Amino acid sequence: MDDHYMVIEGIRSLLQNEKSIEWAGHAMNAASCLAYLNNQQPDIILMDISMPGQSGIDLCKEVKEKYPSVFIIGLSTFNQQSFIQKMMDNGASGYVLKNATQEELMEGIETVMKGRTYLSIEAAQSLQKNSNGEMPVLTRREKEVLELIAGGMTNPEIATKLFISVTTVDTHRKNLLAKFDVKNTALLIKLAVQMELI
Amino acid sequence: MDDHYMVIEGIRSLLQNEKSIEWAGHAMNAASCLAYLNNQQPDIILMDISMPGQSGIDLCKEVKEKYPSVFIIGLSTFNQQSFIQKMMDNGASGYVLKNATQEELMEGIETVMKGRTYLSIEAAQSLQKNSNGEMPVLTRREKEVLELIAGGMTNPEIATKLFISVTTVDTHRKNLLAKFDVKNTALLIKLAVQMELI
DNA sequence: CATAAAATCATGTAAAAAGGGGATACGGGG
DNA sequence: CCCCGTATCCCCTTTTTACATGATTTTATG
Repeated sequence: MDDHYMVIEGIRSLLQNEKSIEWAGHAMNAASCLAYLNNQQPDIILMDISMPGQSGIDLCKEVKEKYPSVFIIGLSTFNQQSFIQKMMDNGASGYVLKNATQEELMEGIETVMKGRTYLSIEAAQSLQKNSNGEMPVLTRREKEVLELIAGGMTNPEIATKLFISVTTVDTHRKNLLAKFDVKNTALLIKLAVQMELI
Repeated sequence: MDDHYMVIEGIRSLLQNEKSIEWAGHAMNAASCLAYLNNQQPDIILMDISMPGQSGIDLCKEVKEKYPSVFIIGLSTFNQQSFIQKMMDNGASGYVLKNATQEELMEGIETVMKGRTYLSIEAAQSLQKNSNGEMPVLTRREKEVLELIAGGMTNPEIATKLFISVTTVDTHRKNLLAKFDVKNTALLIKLAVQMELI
């Protein structure tokens, strides 16, 4: 499933020559995907990670809870380390880039069908080597503060909102700068948005 | 042309049933696209706006300069008003979203072949209505300053870099905040990254 | 060439963020 | 039980941003 018709059509086209694969259908949003699964369950779902409304990450969790036997392979445009991790945490069995070749896609499907995990990260790494890709591990509170900063709030405003002292907010903020290894808010927010943490 | 194989395959699949259309080939980067055009020119190129390395916007300009008779239709995932505008400025004849249906795509191609302009913005607007979508028009200097801010530089550093006074940088910065209608750097950078201006 | 837009520079104040120290409390895991 | 990570709090200083107000020069465009 994917929210872009061209991508769905592309995958269908890539798989139509494979006799071992039967195309069950497609969905362009979470609701229709769940409605479909209510009637029948395929062996594998190729699921775009980023979609409008409910993300593939949430949907992955929901599908695996209701239908544990369905394997899910995440699809994404970039090598989004954070999202891949979340996707796997939520029960996905694999991950394929959208610029994968037919061979890679088939390899991923076959690997996952055997019950193993497939990650097309090697290909991704060569593409994505520009940004260091190191994603800091944030605590619950740090994420909250980060989101409020990105929302344009100042430290005093954040302190009021979270019912904590301004100095505490300041400390969290300092820790965020340290974890991201940046020296000001501009870089912090840029990285956070690019890593899709916000 | 597109940097994602699945998208290329999707478009090819959508068009293969159309007898009026002959699939000339595909390219996954600017260099191979130009190399191809060196030998033969198709009537129309479907060109992804955002690609690694040379963007579709730059490539569009280059192609139209060398081969003015080739029509170009921009392809993009989101309704990126700014990019669409630049693409049209650089000589593109149309614009289609990647989640277009076969009918929309064909309509776009046929319209452009007749020498007219096709913009699938109506569909885009309904999708993109969540974010206000108002993208400010920035001057050359403002863009420079914005990018340096996003690069983590302070006003004195930017001033040195651009050989201008700190107060001038400050003025540009104020104008940026005003144009984006935000009150601090965090929001400014968030919006700029999300609008893919950075 | 005239007008508007853009780019430049300035002065001053107030607020916010960054950088450097410390310190206390609490909870879970070894 | 003690350690470690997390969260909380405080002080101080310097730098950077934000806001207000005004002005001159350059550049683009009709």
